[in-house]
Amino acid sequence: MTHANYQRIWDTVLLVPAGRVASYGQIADLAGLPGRARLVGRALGLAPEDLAVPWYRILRASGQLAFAPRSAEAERQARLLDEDGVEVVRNRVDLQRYGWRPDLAELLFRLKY
DNA sequence: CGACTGACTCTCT
DNA sequence: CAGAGAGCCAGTC
Repeated sequence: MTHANYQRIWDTVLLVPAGRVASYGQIADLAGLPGRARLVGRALGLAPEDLAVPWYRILRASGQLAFAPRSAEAERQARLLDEDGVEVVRNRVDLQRYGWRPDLAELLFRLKY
């Protein structure tokens, strides 16, 4: 069911720690939905406010923000990342430096599929 | 059911 | 490193 997939995506994004970022595809993989990066983007847009899903910590695989440079959304995302201590330069984040590399044991512990 | 549209990604130039 | 093309897949009309 699609809603169940959204829930898994939200749960997975909730695992991304402040100060780190992950790609749509990476989240899809971790959520058990390989190849559905686009679904992650949709799920983030529909995420209930009260879940407090850190949507802004998710970017494209290239490190680029998914929103157009200088758009209101991109500016907002950049500000939130900045508050996390993540540097955004020219609408892009250095994945080598801020990319999230989750520990397998931690994932298995927090994610109960 | 077919066509179109993305908060995507990979490959090739 | 930017851009084009193709593959991808759920939603919408």
